[in-house]
Amino acid sequence: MIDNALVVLNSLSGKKEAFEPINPGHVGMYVCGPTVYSNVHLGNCRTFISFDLIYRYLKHLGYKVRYVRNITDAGHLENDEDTGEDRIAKKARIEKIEPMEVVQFYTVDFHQTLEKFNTLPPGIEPTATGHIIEQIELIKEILEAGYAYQVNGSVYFDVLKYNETHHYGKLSGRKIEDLIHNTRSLEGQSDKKNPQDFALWKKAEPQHIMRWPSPWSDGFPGWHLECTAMSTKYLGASFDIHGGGMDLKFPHHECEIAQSQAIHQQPPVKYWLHANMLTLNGKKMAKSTGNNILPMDIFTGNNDKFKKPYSPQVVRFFMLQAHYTSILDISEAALDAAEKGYHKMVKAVDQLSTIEPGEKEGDFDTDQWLKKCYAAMDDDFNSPSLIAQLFDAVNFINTILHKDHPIHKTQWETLHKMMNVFIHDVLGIAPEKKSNDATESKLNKTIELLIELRNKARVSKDFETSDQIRDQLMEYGIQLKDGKEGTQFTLH
RNA sequence: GGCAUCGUGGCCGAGUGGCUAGGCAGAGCUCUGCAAAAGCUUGUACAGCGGUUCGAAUCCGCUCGAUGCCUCCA
Repeated sequence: MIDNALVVLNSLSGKKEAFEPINPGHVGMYVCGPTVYSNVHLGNCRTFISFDLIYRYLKHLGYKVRYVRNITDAGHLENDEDTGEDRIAKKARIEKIEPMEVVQFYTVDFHQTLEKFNTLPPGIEPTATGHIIEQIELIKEILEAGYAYQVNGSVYFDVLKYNETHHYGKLSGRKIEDLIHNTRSLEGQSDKKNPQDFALWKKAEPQHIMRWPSPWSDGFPGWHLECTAMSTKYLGASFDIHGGGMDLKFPHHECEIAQSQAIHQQPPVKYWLHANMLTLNGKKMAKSTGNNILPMDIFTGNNDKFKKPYSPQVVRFFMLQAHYTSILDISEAALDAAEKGYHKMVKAVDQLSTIEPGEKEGDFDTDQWLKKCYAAMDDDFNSPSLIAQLFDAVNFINTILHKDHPIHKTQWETLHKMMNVFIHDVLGIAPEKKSNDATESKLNKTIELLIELRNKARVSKDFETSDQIRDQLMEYGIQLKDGKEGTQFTLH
């Protein structure tokens, strides 16, 4: 039994609730993954980074976490009309390639991007196409339970019927009357009894490539169904955490609840967690308006939004400086601020390793600090608050370094261990690359030689030469820093 | 139009019924040949208007604004 005071904001209740997993010591967590029909976009990455933080912290607390994140490679339509085209099939048609090529290409892109962000891979990453049989079985069960109907080879979920005994809309705070009142009557929805109903199985048009046999027709499963099928298969009819972006609350997650309730007669999820949106320069990111940026283009600097590149670690740190439930706006000024803060923190941790602790107590309550760090994370994974605590420790480290203040051995050990744990294990900030290959070693020796020459020039007050060396190196991205113990340098 | 989330100092962002994070930028100082870097010092802000309260930025109501969903979206 893990003893902690973790509370999480449950979207279902709108309140912070004490986190008590269904099976003590174990956590089942499902997060809606990407539809692999285009490059993963930055907002999407924020969601996955948020749940990576949650995954990491739960593991750090000692929970055995089964983390399932799906890949949607079929069934996600352009829209809900009968004419709506499968996103992946559409891309394949435009690019004149096989749907599986689209899926493969963007799945690889997705993995590469998330790896750059140093997110841990989920324990299980199932695909929709790999679970067609499970989805067909679920449809049969929903039909048997009387919550679905078949029309022209397609099967739809009967939302109104479901709403007679359950509340459809409980997660997103909607009432069925409002939904009926607000739903536009769209062309080509003749198969559905009501516009609110959603597809469990769709009969494929003759030209539709992605199709599977079923008792109702050659067709494909509805988008909402895959998550129910895969979460049920790997986590059970009822599990602890279901995550996703805020925009999936309705209708996607609402439909998941309905499907699962219809079959299992119990709520599928104990805690619904939703990550909030990321905006770019104050506006929604959308390809159509050009207010959009690909993660890889931020890393390379090859974009028209920011003047310089930012490393994945800086972007990750930037995102973690905001709470995952808040809307976050990404901009050049915000990234610059995050980058400076990031370097300050990383540097302090590096320097901590070089400090010789003694027997004298430093002016820093390490135990109290540690408590505050945990209190921050226990409060719904409050990473910005944790980071604020880490900066308190950074200031303490800097005081030791620059003011010759003492630090006790015990203090040092706690600080050294826990700074690394929080930064690397919990926040998932990758350790700085310690490359010691031959080229780097040669470069270092060359710079050291230049430093030596410059210092000789300085001693003989030849400041023209010394400044030339310093300024020229700066232009190459090598910064010299004069200190008490000689000149140090950093590469940019 | 309906629903949801939110509106914090120059910027980014936590928090929260009384003790008022943190980062960046700015200013001053220390260090330095000059810089840079680093350190120290310095900021009572919570959209507006009402109400509840001994006390609210924090609770309630209204207004305005933003973002999201309602039609594909993390």
